[in-house]
Amino acid sequence: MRHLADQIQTMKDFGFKVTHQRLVVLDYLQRSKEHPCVEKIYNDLKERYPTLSLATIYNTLEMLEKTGLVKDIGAPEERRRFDGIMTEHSHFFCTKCGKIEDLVISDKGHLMEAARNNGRSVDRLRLDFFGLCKDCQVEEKTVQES
Amino acid sequence: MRHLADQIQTMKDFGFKVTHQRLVVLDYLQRSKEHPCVEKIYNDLKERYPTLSLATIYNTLEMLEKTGLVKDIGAPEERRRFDGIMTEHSHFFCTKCGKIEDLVISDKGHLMEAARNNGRSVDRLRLDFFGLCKDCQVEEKTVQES
DNA sequence: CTCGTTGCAAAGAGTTTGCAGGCAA
DNA sequence: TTGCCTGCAAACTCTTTGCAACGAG
Repeated sequence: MRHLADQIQTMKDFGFKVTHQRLVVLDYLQRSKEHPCVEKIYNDLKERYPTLSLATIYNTLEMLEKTGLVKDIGAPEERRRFDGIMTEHSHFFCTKCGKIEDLVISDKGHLMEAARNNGRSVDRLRLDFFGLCKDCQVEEKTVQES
Repeated sequence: MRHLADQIQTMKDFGFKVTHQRLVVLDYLQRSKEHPCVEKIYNDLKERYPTLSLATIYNTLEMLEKTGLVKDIGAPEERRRFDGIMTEHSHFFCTKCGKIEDLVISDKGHLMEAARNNGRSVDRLRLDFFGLCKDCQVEEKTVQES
């Protein structure tokens, strides 16, 4: 666990101002163990800080994500997408051009197994990769060299 | 690849009617390799089937998902959720009670490695598990026994 | 003092719903 | 023929934006 001073410094390093609201949201998320949604964060904090606005929660979350102090889990980077190919495969998302490529990863058994303890049953696994696809990777290198 | 007759039978087995629109959307998704979003499906099909409505695309996708003929990828089951704990971990989503549990999975290196070919660079991986948590698992068993 | 940030309300994007007419079984 | 399904438009939910006032640096 990092200290408050570090977190404040991180915000400053990114050029963000350190406001009361931002510290409140950050503190809330670091104490919470239930991976709250925006509405929950808003409602819970609203009790103690009645003037806090929903837009500020959104702004703050975006800022906290950019500084790496908070993570957005399970949410898509974009809108819903559909796949009509039902053979088992994972997906690779190019973070630059947005392309989605299919990827066959074998040997997922041990992952399932690792999750299957504490009385849990696991029947599905989502394995997504993010990075640069071949084309964007090449482009990136070209830009660096020039 | 399954045959059309099988797919039609699947729809019937689930008690759904086999309509022209449903077959058109299914065929489109099975031919597409780009994991299209709803809007893309709609726009592409609209050219050939001008009376097709957006609501029908949504209805059809929901129905196709239920029958397992099509998959919704990368999209969350629900709204965005946030995590203020930044130590490396994966998530387990209970499909019954909605709870999200943290899960530490070691040895993800070989997964990254497996994706890193064809000139791709991979800098992030999302590994989510879905199933029943301990509590819901116990409850399930109790119901079966009674 | 300055400019990034807040709070509020209104707008936007994506998705869902209500309903009358249409069509698969 | 029957009831599920379609198309259309309106409603809804979640998120973003515009703007005047505020406050951190």
